[in-house]
Amino acid sequence: MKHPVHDRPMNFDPLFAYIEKYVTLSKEDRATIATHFKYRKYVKGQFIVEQGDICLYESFVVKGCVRTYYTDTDGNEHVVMFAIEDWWTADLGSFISQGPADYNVQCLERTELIQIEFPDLEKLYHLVPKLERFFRIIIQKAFVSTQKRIIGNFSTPAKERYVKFRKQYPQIEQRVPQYMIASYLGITKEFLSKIRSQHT
Amino acid sequence: MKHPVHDRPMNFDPLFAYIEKYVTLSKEDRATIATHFKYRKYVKGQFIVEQGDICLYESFVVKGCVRTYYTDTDGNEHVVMFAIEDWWTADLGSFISQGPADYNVQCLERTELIQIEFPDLEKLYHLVPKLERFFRIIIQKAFVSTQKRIIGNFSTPAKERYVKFRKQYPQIEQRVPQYMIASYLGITKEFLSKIRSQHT
DNA sequence: CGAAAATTTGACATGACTCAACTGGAGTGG
DNA sequence: CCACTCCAGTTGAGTCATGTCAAATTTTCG
Repeated sequence: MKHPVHDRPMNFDPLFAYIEKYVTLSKEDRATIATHFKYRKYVKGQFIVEQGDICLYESFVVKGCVRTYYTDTDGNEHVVMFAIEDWWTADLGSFISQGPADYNVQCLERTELIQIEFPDLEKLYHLVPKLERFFRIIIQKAFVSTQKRIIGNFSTPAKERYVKFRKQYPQIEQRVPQYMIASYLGITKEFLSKIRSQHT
Repeated sequence: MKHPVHDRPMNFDPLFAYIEKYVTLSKEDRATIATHFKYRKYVKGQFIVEQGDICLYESFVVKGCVRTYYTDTDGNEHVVMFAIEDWWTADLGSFISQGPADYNVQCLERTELIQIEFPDLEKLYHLVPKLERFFRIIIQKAFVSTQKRIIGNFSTPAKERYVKFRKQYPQIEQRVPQYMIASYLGITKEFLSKIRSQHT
């Protein structure tokens, strides 16, 4: 890269701002939180978790783009979710059980994350109990939207799902390759290409 | 019915037992919880929530069987989930936002529930903060399994999904009509019938 | 500039859907 | 106890959405 990118400061403000959308934090709360999370940068293509490993971190995306995907026994990849700025990502099942991960979590761009390890999160829940509330609320929301996705997939043809995706996540659509979007929508890259050619 | 069923006592023990799988409750905690939940019986076919209404309760199933489903603009029903003994059910999106429900929640049998209203739950979180932790944990688990369902639906043909469902939820399979299982699996009742005739 | 990756295109295959007819219980009422 | 209806489930013919495979084209990026 010709023009070196100036590193943004490794501060936790984006995380605090996000949490404070749901619960209020005292100065001490913020200090405690800061000592339990770690700021970390990943290069494009780097994995945060790989299938079969234990998912060590729950990660808040400060900058960048991440995909979570599953490689089936035939070697086909299935994208479970994307995450961009202000989203959380992890293989949550692996993280909470500290067992082998079902998914790969990979950075699609140079990505900066604020991460916490499982034991540290448990300590933090003890020190700042309102974070139980915070995580309950955001996981409830995630659950609701995941449930809606199931229904949408069943009751909606692929073309409409694609149109809806573009409308709902325009930033994601522009940052990730189409074959990953196809995978997220549950269709082949060839079929998505045909859908796109049909109109617009 | 010839032999009248003796009503089971309306006690909260099943709820306490369930909660204590995740957090420990003091005698006072249990008393506080009991004053905020209500025990209620529904007849077969009765609705707990209907699409467009506000979902008033989060419900713990003591006895019975419930389905959550969505009726689309063409009038087709899509089953989102079932709930039997020891499961929770609600239109969670509607409950947490106190906005109009996307789903119908209907009892498929005579069903006994332990229910809480949204304002009472908020009060209860305040009085028994460890319930924040409890609900966080069970919603995390629900989220993880919902996410797995998305992937399973995409990467698995209908026949295998059906076999997996039978293995995973044998009690449910025997209690609900097949057309609802078909809907849950995202296929038509006719196609499920053909799958079933193909083998076994 | 050249190679690898992503996307497009076309021919053909198939899983799953639609619609309509038929079967077989489970009430219900005469 | 029979006749009737209703609902769930089955079966078959024809169709459509989407998949597979293989080749051509375009884009990306070292």
